[in-house]
Amino acid sequence: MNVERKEIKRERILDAAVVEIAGRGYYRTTVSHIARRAGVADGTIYLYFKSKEDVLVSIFERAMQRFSDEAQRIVEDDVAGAERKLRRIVALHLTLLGEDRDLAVIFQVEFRHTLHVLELLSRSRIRDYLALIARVVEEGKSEGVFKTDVDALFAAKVVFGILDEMATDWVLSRKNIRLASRSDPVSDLLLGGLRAS
Amino acid sequence: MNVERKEIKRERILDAAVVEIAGRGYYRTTVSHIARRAGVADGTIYLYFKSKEDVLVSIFERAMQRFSDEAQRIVEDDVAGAERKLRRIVALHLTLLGEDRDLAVIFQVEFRHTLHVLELLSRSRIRDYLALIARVVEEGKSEGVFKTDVDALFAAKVVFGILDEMATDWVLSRKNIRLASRSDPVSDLLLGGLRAS
Amino acid sequence: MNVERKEIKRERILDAAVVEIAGRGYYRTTVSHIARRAGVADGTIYLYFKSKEDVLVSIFERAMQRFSDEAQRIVEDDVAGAERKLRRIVALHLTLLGEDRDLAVIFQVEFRHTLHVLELLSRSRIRDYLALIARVVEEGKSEGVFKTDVDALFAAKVVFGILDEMATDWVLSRKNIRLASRSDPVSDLLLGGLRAS
Amino acid sequence: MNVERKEIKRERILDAAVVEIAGRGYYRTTVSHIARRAGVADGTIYLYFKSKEDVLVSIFERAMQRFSDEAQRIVEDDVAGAERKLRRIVALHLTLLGEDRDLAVIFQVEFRHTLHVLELLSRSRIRDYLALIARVVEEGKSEGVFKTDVDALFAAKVVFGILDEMATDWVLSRKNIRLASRSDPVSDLLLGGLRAS
DNA sequence: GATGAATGAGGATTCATTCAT
DNA sequence: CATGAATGAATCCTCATTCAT
Repeated sequence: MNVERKEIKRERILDAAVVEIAGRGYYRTTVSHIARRAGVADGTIYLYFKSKEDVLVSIFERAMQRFSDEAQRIVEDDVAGAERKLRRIVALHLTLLGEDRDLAVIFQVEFRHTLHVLELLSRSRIRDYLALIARVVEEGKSEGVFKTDVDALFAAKVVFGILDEMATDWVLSRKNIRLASRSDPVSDLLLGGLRAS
Repeated sequence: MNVERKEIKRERILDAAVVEIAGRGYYRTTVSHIARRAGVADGTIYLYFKSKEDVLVSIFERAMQRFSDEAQRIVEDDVAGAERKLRRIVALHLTLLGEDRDLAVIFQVEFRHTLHVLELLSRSRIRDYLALIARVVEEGKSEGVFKTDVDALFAAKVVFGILDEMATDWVLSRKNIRLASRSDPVSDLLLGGLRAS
Repeated sequence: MNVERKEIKRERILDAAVVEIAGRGYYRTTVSHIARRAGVADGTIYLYFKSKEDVLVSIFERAMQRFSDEAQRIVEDDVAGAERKLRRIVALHLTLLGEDRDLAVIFQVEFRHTLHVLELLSRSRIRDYLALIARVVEEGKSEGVFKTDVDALFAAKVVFGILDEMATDWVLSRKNIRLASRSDPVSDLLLGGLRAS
Repeated sequence: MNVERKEIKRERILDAAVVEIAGRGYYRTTVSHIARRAGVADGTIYLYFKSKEDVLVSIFERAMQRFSDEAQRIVEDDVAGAERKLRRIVALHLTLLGEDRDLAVIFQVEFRHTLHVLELLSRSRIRDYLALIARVVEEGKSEGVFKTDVDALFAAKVVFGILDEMATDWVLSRKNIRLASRSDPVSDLLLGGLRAS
């Protein structure tokens, strides 16, 4: 089978897994559930992933790739200042998650649990993401727009924490607001706390 | 059997469950694991809890009770102003979790998943907690020390989000700092964002 | 405790067991169920019976005792002829079972199963009962009112089979007729088949 | 997998279950027992039946199918008269059960109990069978060979009761006679009681 | 490559029975 | 005598994974 077709089927399985796991939780989702939704046989899953757990990790990797790629681009934008970059990262985070509720559920609910099972491996990906945000904070400090007595990584965690709570809150509430609509209030509050007086 | 002795044994089982679940995750922890650590027979667990899930819920209830009682006391303190109350809540949150790493693991990692399984029921307890924080923010607005254009519940979620991320970060990192040491930086940042200019 | 009080409590436990087992089946009935209904502690059951199985056997023994005592009296009645005796046995059987539906359920449904478990032990009691009926048939043959070419034990089994089916039918149907009302039709049919032409 | 092969394996499991349950009783028979005898893994049972109980029900259904098919054929035979049909049904009943002692044990002993568990559902199958017999009695009344003052359904129950008791007696006795050898005496007696004088 | 039937280890839960009080 | 808390063996069922077709 050619590589491209293989890739398409792999994606199909991951998409199916996202829906199933979001709806039922990782442990309650069986390999059969995923296979059925993906339209393949149970055994086929094992031609693309080495275990059920590997499917979950792959969901995480794929999503983080998108996050990181976009965030990277924002950070590397020479023109924009730190404030603007931070606003864009906040918006990116809330927009990407807000566009795919199932994925958001998995990120905000399932991974918490599963990261544990996976021996916290994937936390390193988040560390990269945090580092990216920290870099922006550092830039802000250099530019003189952010307070200099704030530790950049600490600030990054604060940013991430707020974004994360917003996402969790959105996922767990049934209200039909757009997650991205929280971008500005969040950014305002954050910049209020970070801005040099 | 004496009611008190029963209560003691119930506590013993809960304590054992906290350790086991923190170490292995809810799904990987068997009832036998819990029973063995508690020093009772498997069947005994079922004299005190109606299912494995009920054990987990009970851990949550017990811990939330402590949180709420303390937070309530802080909020109802007439003398202190909103700023001081907020600082004390932040400190309380980080101190209580920081004192029992196993419990913190369960709160930050396991419950995320389990709330899902439990049909997000327990989220209501958190809503109460959020309401308590929001009340303090409201007070601050009345006192004129907090910005008046900030929605109190929104601000409460921000507070909770930061605390939660701090706790998660602490739980997942292996560094040996005290969680409570984050209290002041967190409070400073929060108050910076909330303070009326 | 005096012997009489002991006997009363033993009866109370058996009565409770009859109700519970009739309602739920032997295997679905727990020792706790029986104890609760009898108003005693679980452990107390074991002061009166050596096992759960022993409770069931005792129900059987107690009931068979009543059956046999009454049937014995009928058979030994010198005055009545075989026809009359047979009619009275038929009536006795259907009346006793018809008076206590719970007991009837156990006899017609539970014992079938349990006799198996008990290694068919109790069948010997039924053999005694069959022998009693056979004796009446034999008498009828001597008196010249019954056919002489019918094997008495065979006829007794026929009688028992019909009575048994009537009882099972009554137990399993929800109709509210009295079981004893079947006595005459059954006797008529039986005597029709047995009577010397 | 080929439908036919599936059917064969299903039959194999049922056959194994008949032997095990006849020998030990339903409740004492574990799924593992059945699986081992059928030469499959425990889990395989659940690919063919949805529960242990379903296995038992399926034994009943399969056997009743055979009974009904044969009895139907007899009843619909235009040529034979009612007397002859009744004799043939009696013979059929005793022959089929007499050919497979294990199946007979389950019918005479286990189902009594299980019907209870199954909420007496299957009794409806027996009702169909009784109706079939009643139809023959009715025919006999029309033909003028049976008494007209006998209720047909009542008579059918008598027939069934006798057959049932014969079967139970045969199952519970260890004597090595053929069950079918009882056909003629039973038929003679029955017809003696039913025949118009 | 794809299938899906088969596997069998694993785990939550029940309940008859015991025994310290 | 009576209690009822504690025990732990026993069992049904699930489901990730394999492998013959």
